[in-house]
Amino acid sequence: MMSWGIPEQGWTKGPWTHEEDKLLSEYVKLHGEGRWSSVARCTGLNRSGKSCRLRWVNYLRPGLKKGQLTPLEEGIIIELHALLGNKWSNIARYLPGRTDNEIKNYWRTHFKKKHNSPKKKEKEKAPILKQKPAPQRQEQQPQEDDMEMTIPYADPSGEQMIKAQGTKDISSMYSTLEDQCLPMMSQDVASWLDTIREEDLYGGVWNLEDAEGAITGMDHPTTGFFLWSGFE
DNA sequence: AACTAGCTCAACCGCGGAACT
DNA sequence: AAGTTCCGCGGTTGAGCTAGT
Repeated sequence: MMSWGIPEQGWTKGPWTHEEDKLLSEYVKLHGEGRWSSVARCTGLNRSGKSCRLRWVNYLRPGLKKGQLTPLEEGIIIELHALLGNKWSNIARYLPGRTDNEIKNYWRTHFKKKHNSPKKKEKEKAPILKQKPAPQRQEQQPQEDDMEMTIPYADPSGEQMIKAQGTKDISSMYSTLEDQCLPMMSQDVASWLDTIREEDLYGGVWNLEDAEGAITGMDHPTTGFFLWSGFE
């Protein structure tokens, strides 16, 4: 099989260098997103189109948030996962600045651990808010952990969402049953999160293991939503 | 201080579907 | 209509880091 663009030749793999990042960024600046298979030809980068796209989407794209997920975002992820399942890209659309990869990783590390030892559970009581000592990520935009959430979740009109996402997905946004639930759900999340104090988040309501059980036990996304949103 | 286990996240892989010829 | 190419997605892997012993 081909790997986007040029037949299987020795594509460079592994971590990207600053130089490669620069080349890719310049390419996108000039040509816009898309046409990934042309990147190698146009820039001399010895990377597959796939790899370029991934690098851009997950790392170089402007507007990416590079900090710890906020409790609100976590709540949204949980809700949306209950609704949509492992549709990470769909979930990511409701979290501007977050990538599907990031959300997927986050879910796996924080919510997908099952049958943890009691010892582990102890550790996990506080894991989410525990501020990491900013690991040596290649710095991007300034850390935005404390920035105001600009996601449109509490916006009843949904207009901000449209602005944030552009027009691409709007046409289908509310075309399914689960989508019809989302606006309602979003207000719900915002409002009940307001009422939950942090200690409650990780001690009681936000018992993530229970949450997982609840979620995985759901047969229908819509049903799941109502079950899930039932705690208040 | 050294070793080990666990965690995080960037990147790769394979597949399916859309777009194009 | 059929074949090919391109793109995007979800799943998985592995290197690097951190915390615990």
